[in-house]
Amino acid sequence: MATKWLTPAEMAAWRTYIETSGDLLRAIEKDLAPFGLDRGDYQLLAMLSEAPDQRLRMCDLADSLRLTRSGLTRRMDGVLKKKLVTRVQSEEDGRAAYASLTPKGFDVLKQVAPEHLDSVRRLMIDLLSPAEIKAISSAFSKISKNLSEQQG
Amino acid sequence: MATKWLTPAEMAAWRTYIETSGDLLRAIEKDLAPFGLDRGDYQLLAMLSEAPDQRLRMCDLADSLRLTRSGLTRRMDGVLKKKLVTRVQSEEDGRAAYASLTPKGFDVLKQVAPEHLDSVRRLMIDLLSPAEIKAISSAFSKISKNLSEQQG
DNA sequence: GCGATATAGTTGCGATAGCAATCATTCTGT
DNA sequence: ACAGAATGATTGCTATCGCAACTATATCGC
Repeated sequence: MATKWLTPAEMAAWRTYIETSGDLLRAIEKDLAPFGLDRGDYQLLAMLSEAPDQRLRMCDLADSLRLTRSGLTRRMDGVLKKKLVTRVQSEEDGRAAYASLTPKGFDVLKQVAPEHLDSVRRLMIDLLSPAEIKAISSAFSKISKNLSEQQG
Repeated sequence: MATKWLTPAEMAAWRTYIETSGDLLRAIEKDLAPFGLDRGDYQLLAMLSEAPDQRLRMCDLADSLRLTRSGLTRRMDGVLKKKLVTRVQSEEDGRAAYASLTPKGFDVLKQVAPEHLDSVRRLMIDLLSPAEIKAISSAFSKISKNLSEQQG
């Protein structure tokens, strides 16, 4: 099978996307650093804050954060030490544990979230036209859908 | 200052983008694994293959790959061990060293590149309309331009 | 009921990569 | 020409995270 190369327009899209994404994430992470959080911590707190009772089973949380179980165990170490989250043994299932947002964790998130959103605005969203935002939305939805169909 | 929240459309774009990007990179990396390369190795080889004489000074290569100097030193260990790249001391500058693509490195890249491009096509490019591709191109160009203006 | 299997979570180990410190070489100002 | 600053690269240390192995609990088949 002959290789089907990318057209210049496709190549340009791919390269800018892939190179810029890393830079963008690093910049956003840098804005979080003064609060003593990294992106992983922030996402963990954000995920818990949106969950019923602000708590989630470890395994569900791991899946949402795209971490392995062991990755989450380690990440929990950090936010546990900072008292932003507590670990609660499940009553119904002796194997399971919950990660539960503490009041302090909620306060920190309330303080950090506006700054984080501002980063996202300043570094990405406010630079784009509504059409570009819509295109990114639909493009990545398609990509996501395709990925989940592929590998379950 | 009141927090300016994201509109639902903006939030959707941000979330799909950020979540899907990680998944996409992991999927692409997975396709590279059978060749014994990870994305960092591939990008290193690709960068060298496009350089004059297929070699680059370590510091320039580090910048292109968005690695720190130390990060590149460590990454070089891997590709050096696989004999895909050699290390050449600079004659003009006693401090500097070049990373130079070996014939074997070039062969490996020639073999892997079509597969990699196919991954990119299959997992991203071929799923998108020309308009979406153009929008991604222009959007991330703007983001990139903004980032380089911000922090030099 | 009980053995086999599945699921939840943790731990040891290895790989990646950043920061700060270090060393060598080159450049700059006077 | 030479002291001091800048630049190129490496190393020690640390943090994150995945994989495989392990423990403990729960569920399923019979």
